[in-house]
Amino acid sequence: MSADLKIATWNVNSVRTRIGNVLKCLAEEKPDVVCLQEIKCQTEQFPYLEFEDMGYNCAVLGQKSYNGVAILSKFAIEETLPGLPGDASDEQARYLECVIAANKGPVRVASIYLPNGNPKTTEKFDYKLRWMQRLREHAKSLLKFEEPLILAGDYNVIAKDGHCWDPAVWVDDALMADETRAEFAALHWLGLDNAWQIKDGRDHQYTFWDYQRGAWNKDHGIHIDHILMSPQASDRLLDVKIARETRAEERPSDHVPVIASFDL
DNA sequence: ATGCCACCTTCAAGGTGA
Repeated sequence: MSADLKIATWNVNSVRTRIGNVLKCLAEEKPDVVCLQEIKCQTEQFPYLEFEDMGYNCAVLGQKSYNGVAILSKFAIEETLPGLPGDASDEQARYLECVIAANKGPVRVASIYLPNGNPKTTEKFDYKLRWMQRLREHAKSLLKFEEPLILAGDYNVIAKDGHCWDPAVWVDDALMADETRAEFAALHWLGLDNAWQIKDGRDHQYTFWDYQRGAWNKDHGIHIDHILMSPQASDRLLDVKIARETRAEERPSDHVPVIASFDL
C-alpha cells in the first residue's frame, strides 16, 4: 500500500514565533495535511504566504493572544466548520473542521485544542468537561457518515499512567482527573481509534515537555497529542510517529508533531 | 505553597499554559 495521505498535528505555541521551526519540519516531512494548535494570533495575522508558497491551502480560526487552530492542506479544502457545535456562547478558538479532497475521496479532518482545565477546583475544569461532552456529541454525529474522519490535536489528557514520567506528580491535575479520563475513554467507546495505540502503543513516548525544570533534558514529558480516527480511516492507517527531534531545536515549541500516514 | 519558562499584550508586569 502507498501512503497517499500524510497528516501531522502540532501545537506550535505561537505560529508567528515558530514559523521557522514549522517551515523546516514541513520541508522535511512533507505532510499533505497539517493540524496546528495554539497559533496565538488573529485570523488575519496568520502567515498565509509562507505556507501558500509551500503549496498549502489554509483554513484558519484565529483568536487574539490565545488559542487558535488551523488546517493546512495540499488538497483542496471543500468545506469548513469553525468552532465546536453545542455552545454558541463559546468564543474560544479551539476547533476547526474541514473536508479535504484527498486522492481517493473526501476526508474530514479536525484540528483540536482541548481546554487544559486547571485548576481542577475552578470553572475552567467544568469548561473542559463540558467541551469534551460537546466533542463526544459532535463526534457521534460525524461517525454516522461512516466516512474517513480524523480528529487530531492537543487533547490535554494523560489517558493512562504510562503517558507521563511520574503519575504522582499529576495526580491532582486536570489532565489526569478521573472525569477527564472517562470522557477521553468515551470517545474510544464511540468508535474512534487512536493512531498511536494501534501502530505503536509504547508507553513513555511523550509529545510535550515543559519549558521549566529542565523537563526536556530529563525526559520528563507527557503524551497528550493524539490522532483519533473513524474505522474507515483506521483501516487505512499505515504508520504513526512522534517527531521528537523538533523539541531539541532553537526556541522550540513545548509540544512536538505527531505524524500519521494513511492509504486514503 | 510558589516559582521555575515562554508565550501573549505592548514597554511593565500580569495572565496563561500544563
